[in-house]
Order: sequence, then structure tokens, then C-alpha cells
Amino acid sequence: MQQTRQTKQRKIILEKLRKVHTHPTAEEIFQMVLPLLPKVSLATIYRNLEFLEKQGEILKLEHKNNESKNRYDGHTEPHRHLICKKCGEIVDISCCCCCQMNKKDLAKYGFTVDDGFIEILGLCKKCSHK
Amino acid sequence: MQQTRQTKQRKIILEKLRKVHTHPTAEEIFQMVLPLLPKVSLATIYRNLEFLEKQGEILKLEHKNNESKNRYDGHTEPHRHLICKKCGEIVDISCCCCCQMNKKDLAKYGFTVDDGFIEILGLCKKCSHK
DNA sequence: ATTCTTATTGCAAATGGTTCTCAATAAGCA
DNA sequence: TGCTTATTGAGAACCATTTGCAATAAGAAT
Ligand SMILES: [Mn+2]
Ligand SMILES: [Mn+2]
Ligand SMILES: [Zn+2]
Ligand SMILES: [Zn+2]
Repeated sequence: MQQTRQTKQRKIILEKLRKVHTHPTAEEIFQMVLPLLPKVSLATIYRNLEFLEKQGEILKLEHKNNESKNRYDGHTEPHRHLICKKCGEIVDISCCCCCQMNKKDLAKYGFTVDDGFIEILGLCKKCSHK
Repeated sequence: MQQTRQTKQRKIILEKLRKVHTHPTAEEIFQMVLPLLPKVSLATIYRNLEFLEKQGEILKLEHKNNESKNRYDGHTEPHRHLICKKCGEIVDISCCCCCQMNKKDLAKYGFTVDDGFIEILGLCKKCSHK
């Protein structure tokens, strides 16, 4: 396998992403790192996000709910996402005992489930009141 | 509100989608109806899928896992989807007691959850053996 | 330190699923 | 049977993401 290099771009992208508790898009991450990397390209953001996801350093949320943009998560500890079908808001919730139950149930189907990858789509408080 | 018309296209798209137990893409649905609607346009497929989803007649699966295409489900009875992170395979599973538990847990967050919209991402049998 | 290899970058163009525009068609009420 | 207008077909537009390529720079070798 080929060597990997620790670039300024890669380092800063990961740092910024870990610092926030939101789930920004590639474009938003681009804006976040711009002050530190004035010449960075959006393609570099995409390439590094892909790299970091493959390394297991970040999560890629591929549910295009409201909009068609992917979102990224710098926090990889097991948790679930509530995604509002209407406004797209993403809420982190910690894993409950349910996960274990699911895993057992899912074994029947030969499915291996990572707790981090259960997404629950519904309506957020604000949206369900309209 | 404006009236809706029952067109040949809309009728056939829904019929075909209900008949299969897979989760086809717009393009695949286009191919499915082509024998019956030789002049149909892909735009018409998209427009009707959007219409039917808004009516609650079908489900739109917006998880672009492997590929970036949406998939559609003609079966709206409550069930969950197992989606393979690797090959993209989608498996239907019936709702277990878990759903109820989730709902209670989720009330804390002010989230309204539709059982049909819990997607579980993992690895299918085939892919987890590689 | 300096050289060298090649992973990575910035820029621009390409890609591809989906949406939009608009004139023509046809569903279905009067 | 006419009339209104929702819907269609064809193609262009959109836009998030990916890719090609020459220039740059990480970091191993010297
Ligand atoms: Mn999260
Ligand atoms: Mn299904
Ligand atoms: Zn909302
Ligand atoms: Zn698989």
C-alpha cells in the first residue's frame, strides 16, 4: 500500500470538523477552513473528507433529506441521528439499549450493523408543530 | 387546491412499482414502464414519483449509499430497510417491538417518528464475508 | 542539509442524477 | 362536444461531486 502524507490541509480540516458539534456540508467546511487556508480548493476538501472517512476518522452522512448535499461528522463515537424530513435538522442522540436488540434481530438477516449507522427520519419539534 | 388528473402514465408507474418487491431507481422504473408507454419521458417518471410520494402512495428512499440515485418503494406498510454500505443492497424487514421503544425514547427530543423511516446501514451477508 | 520520489494540491472541466422550461397534449368538468 | 388547465415529452439547465493535469510539497533516502 502507498504511504500517506500529513498535509496542512488534511490536518486543519480534521481539526475544524472535530471542534464543531454540527454536521457541516463540504461547502461549509470549506468556509470554516478558509481563514487558515486562503488558497484551499473545494476539491481538496472533498478529497480529504473521503480520505478521512476511509480512515475511520470521520463519518459521512449520506442522507439527502431536504437538500442533496452530504454532511460530515467529526465525532465517531457510537450515536444515532435524528433527521428532520422537513427542515433537515440533524440531532445527535446517544445509543440506547435498543441497539443491542436490533443487533440480535438483525443477525437473522446476516446483517452486521454498526451502531453509528442507524438513521431515524421524522419531524423535529418545530416542524411537527406546523 | 388544484384538481389532479389520473393519467395513463401515473397509473402505470404506480402499478408497476407496486408489483415488484425491489426498490428501483427512477431509471429502472423508466425501463419497466417503457413497453407499456413507449413515448414516456424520464422527466415524467420523476414528476410522477414526486407526486405519488407526496400523496403517500409510495416511499422515496433518499439514502445514497453506494450510488447517488434515489430509490422508490411501492409498499408503504410500516417496515424498515437494511442498506448494505458496500453493495447497496436493500432488504425489507418487518417492524419489531423496537419501534415502540424508539418512539417513547424519541418523545424526549420532541421527535415524531414514522416507522417506515428508520434506515439501518450495515453490511449484507455477502459483503460481510469478504 | 540537499536531493528525489510521488502523494497531494489548485484549478478547471467533466460527470450524472435530478429539475426546469415551454410548447403540445389530453383529462375530465361544464 | 367544447373548454380549461394539469400533465406531458424533449431538451436544456442545474449543481453537488468527481476527475484530469501540471505544479507543489511531504518526507524518505542520500
Ligand atoms: Mn453526529
Ligand atoms: Mn421496502
Ligand atoms: Zn424540522
Ligand atoms: Zn452488500
